[in-house]
Amino acid sequence: MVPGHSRTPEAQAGATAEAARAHRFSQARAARSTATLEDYTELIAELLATYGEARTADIARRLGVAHPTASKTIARLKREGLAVARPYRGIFLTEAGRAMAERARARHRLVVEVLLALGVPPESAEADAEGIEHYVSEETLKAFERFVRQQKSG
Amino acid sequence: MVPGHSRTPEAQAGATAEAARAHRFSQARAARSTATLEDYTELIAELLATYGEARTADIARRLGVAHPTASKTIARLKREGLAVARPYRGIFLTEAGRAMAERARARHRLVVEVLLALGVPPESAEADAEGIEHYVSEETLKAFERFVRQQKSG
DNA sequence: TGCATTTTGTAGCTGTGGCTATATAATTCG
DNA sequence: CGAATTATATAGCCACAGCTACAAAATGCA
Ligand SMILES: [Mn+2]
Ligand SMILES: [Mn+2]
Ligand SMILES: [Mn+2]
Ligand SMILES: [Mn+2]
Repeated sequence: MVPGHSRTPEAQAGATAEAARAHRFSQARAARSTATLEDYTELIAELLATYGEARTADIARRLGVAHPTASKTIARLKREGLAVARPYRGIFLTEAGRAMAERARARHRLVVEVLLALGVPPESAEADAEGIEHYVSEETLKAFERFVRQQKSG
Repeated sequence: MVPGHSRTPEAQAGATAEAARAHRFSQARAARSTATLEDYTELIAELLATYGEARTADIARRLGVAHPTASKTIARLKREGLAVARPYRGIFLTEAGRAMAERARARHRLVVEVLLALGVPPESAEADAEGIEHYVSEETLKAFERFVRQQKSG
């Protein structure tokens, strides 16, 4: 059998490392569960800033999903206190929604910048950032900022 | 209203950019849908290499999920031709499963390396890599390889 | 060998996030 | 103003991924 229930010192250490890894998987699952919300708030904020309104149909088209899919996710945004809807006037963000959008936007931009600085082709940088951004912790974000800043000065 | 159906040249360009972004979101969704399979094959390969066997219960414990959850995902692995089970003898990978595991492992290691090279604290690097790895394209992988190689030489 | 333990499987629930088809409501324009 | 268009909502389907509770089967040791 595989370690996990014995009591030797080595097995103890193994169990600790194992729990640490399980915790990393849990964290990644938690991040995955908010990824959609981040993409929506980020996009809605952008539409509001650019056009003054964010309609469900536009959101759906830009995300490349059918409008009932967007509609259902927007229902989740409302339920979680991130957005409100004014019927036939579009979607608006709450304070919490704007905060999430702002963090998402900053993260997204920085991830693209770092990828570009690492020599990733622009198309790939844009594409990969769309997924990567949701898994970047505060510490990693800080390191990215330092790297980009230093890159520019050097 | 927001652009999307008019016919002016600017609207045309806008529609193209919009479709490109929708495509990026689609790609990220596709990557998300294989993330779980990559984690499982990677872990199973590691357990097989280390202990000679990969039992459902061990997989579940290491991922931090309940065993029925692991059981169901392993059923998906089998259905998709990535793994086979020998009852009460554990899970084994097919050729396709080993290929996926190998790519996942290489990607995972390289993402951690790059994060460390960028000055991300080890704990965060390990944690964030668990999510980031699934969204790194071939082109980005190549850029990461060049960066790490150059980093070591310089 | 037989029984306790371990391992696996299954049933049934939830939430998320996709889809199509259909219905309804609001807006806009002739 | 009324009709066509556009926008939104809803119903009902699917797959994935999580959970608990319970059942059954295999293993392995006393
Ligand atoms: Mn984004
Ligand atoms: Mn994204
Ligand atoms: Mn991994
Ligand atoms: Mn992972």
